[in-house]
Amino acid sequence: MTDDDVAQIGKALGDPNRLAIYTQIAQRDEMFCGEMHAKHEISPATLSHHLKVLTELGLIMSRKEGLNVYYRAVPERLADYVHYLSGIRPKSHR
Amino acid sequence: MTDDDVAQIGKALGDPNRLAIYTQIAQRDEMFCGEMHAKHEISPATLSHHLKVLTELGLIMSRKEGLNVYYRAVPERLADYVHYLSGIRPKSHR
DNA sequence: CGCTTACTTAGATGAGCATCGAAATAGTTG
DNA sequence: CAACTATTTCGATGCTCATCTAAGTAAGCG
Repeated sequence: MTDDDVAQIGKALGDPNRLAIYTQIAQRDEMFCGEMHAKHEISPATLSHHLKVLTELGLIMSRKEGLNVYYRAVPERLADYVHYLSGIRPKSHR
Repeated sequence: MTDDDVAQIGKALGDPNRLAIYTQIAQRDEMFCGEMHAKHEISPATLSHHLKVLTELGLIMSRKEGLNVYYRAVPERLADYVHYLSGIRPKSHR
């Protein structure tokens, strides 16, 4: 994971709505747009946009089934981010 | 640490320059603006702005001595952020 | 095939913010 | 105090991006 990935993920999780969306997905096995839309006061377009950002950064994955698109978190990706940040510390403390 | 804090810290570390600045500070015991300015191609004004943001979020602290302002990281704050993110996971996996 | 549902894409708008140059503040030194 | 240095604040600018409405795509259904 590069510095750039880290910055991009930080920015992605730096939007309150996107953080809430990610959290919601991560706390369940799977979730589809309709469910999320019910819980956030944002338009379907905006929701779709946030999901796209999270997907492109590898934080979530999607699967289409019928009319619904199901999303699930990719916890390893968040773990990598967390791991990178945890590694930022004085050399004397390593 | 609230959701809001998390989002704000994410956003703060979501800027590549600010992440680099934070990393540089965190990897040393102390650092003053002049040193940082030498390593980043940004104006003193911009550097000062980033340092202010990081300070207001509790990620770094400063101490003035003579003409220089010395900065150091507050690792606990980053640890709290990391801890919050680590706690986002399916309930079945807790 | 038309109709409905679920989501995405396109295009536009407005707010936020990274950035800078220039002026201001504050500390140091002669 | 005057001149210099280090940093901050001010004001302006331009870019990024969250958001929306409206139009587009795609899947199920009668």
